[in-house]
Amino acid sequence: MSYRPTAKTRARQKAQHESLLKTAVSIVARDGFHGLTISRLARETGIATGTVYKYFDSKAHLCAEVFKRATEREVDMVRAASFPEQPAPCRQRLTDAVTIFAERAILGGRLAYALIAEPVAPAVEQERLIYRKAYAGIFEQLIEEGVKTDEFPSQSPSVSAAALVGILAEVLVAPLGRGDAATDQSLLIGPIRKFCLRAIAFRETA
Amino acid sequence: MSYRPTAKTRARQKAQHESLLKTAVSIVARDGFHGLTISRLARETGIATGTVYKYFDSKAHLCAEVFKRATEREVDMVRAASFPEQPAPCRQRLTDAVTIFAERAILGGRLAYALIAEPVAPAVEQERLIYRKAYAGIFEQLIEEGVKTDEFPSQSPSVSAAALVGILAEVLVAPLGRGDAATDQSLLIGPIRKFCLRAIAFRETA
DNA sequence: AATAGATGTGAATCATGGTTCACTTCTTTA
DNA sequence: TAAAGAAGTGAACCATGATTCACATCTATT
Repeated sequence: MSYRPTAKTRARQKAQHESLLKTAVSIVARDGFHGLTISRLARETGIATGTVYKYFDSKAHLCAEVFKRATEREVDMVRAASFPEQPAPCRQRLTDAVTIFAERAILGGRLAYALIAEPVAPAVEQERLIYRKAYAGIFEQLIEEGVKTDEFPSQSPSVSAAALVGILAEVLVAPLGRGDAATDQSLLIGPIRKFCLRAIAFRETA
Repeated sequence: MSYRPTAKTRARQKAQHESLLKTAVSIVARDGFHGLTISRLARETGIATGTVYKYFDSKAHLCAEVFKRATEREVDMVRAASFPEQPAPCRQRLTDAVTIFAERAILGGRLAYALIAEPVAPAVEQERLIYRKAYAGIFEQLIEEGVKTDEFPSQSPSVSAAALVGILAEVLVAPLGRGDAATDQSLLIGPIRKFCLRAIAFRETA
């Protein structure tokens, strides 16, 4: 035996992996998953096509990692807003969570569209579902708590949570994929927030 | 000159076109747009691959017609529920529209999923947007009326309408694409209806 | 029946893009 | 520095599925 991967070697490996992932995310942010091809990724990273496969088993795996990388932070932010250190009423937390999601989606622009609404291959769609469920899970927990403490009216937390995800995706992100992105997205935040609040926190006026 | 297409000929032409479309819809209902390939369509219709192109310029055109065919009736039903012959309060009409959509989506099953949520090629997605907008347009008009007559609280009709579409798509149809279709969908109708009603028709309790 | 215009055929062609592989070029160890 | 194990290369290979095309067959006219 005469060769052992050493710390330095493994560091380079990791760095390359990282570099590829970074480039991949940047491609997706520019042209969506549609624009992410192995050869382009290789080209932009400055390596050969085949080399990519030394770092990722398949395109599906690559896409999964890209998705994870780009979405995890978002989910964390929404979770943090939903369950803050400082205790706060559910209503406030719901508002904050929706706002955070919206602001970050608008900031994300093309990338947000790619992650949430762009038509993608079934394999990538599978990844997307994981994160939709993550969002839904957070909302569900929050709504459940609100119902329990009687801050929110009786409702099905799972349905309401899924509905929230649908609202945010359709109202905020889907338009990015169309021509009508002319509208200033930030103008949508207020109305969406109100809509969600009505839907989840309002009781019928007597 | 010695040949003119005659009535009989044109009828056959139309019939064949129709037959292809019908088969295509049935394929989509079984296996989604993913399952719709030209060769399979030809096979199931009992003609040669190339012949399909005598009736449809391209797969994109075919998909567009399939989409149109399958969706138009749905949109009409929702429109009819939203703007019935008999005058009715907006609130009732909203409830009816949501219910109709939900019931039909559940009935449609796999087809509804294909039309609303299945990942598809960008060309098909384009078609989908048209019909999403059709739904949104109907809802928007209804909500606008409700706000004007003060049946609904002040809100942005366009945002609320898009939100409705998002809710219905995510809560009702998206699950069809996952394994969790085990749940009886019809149990969702009640909660969704309530959710939508709260979101659009409720006022804050004093 | 002869002819022109359609329609039907299905194997061959294209296009796209992921994946492989024989080979070269490092890295590390003895 | 020789040998072994990685990593890098990029052209070739494959898979999928839409599209074409040269040819055969059918339909309506004269």
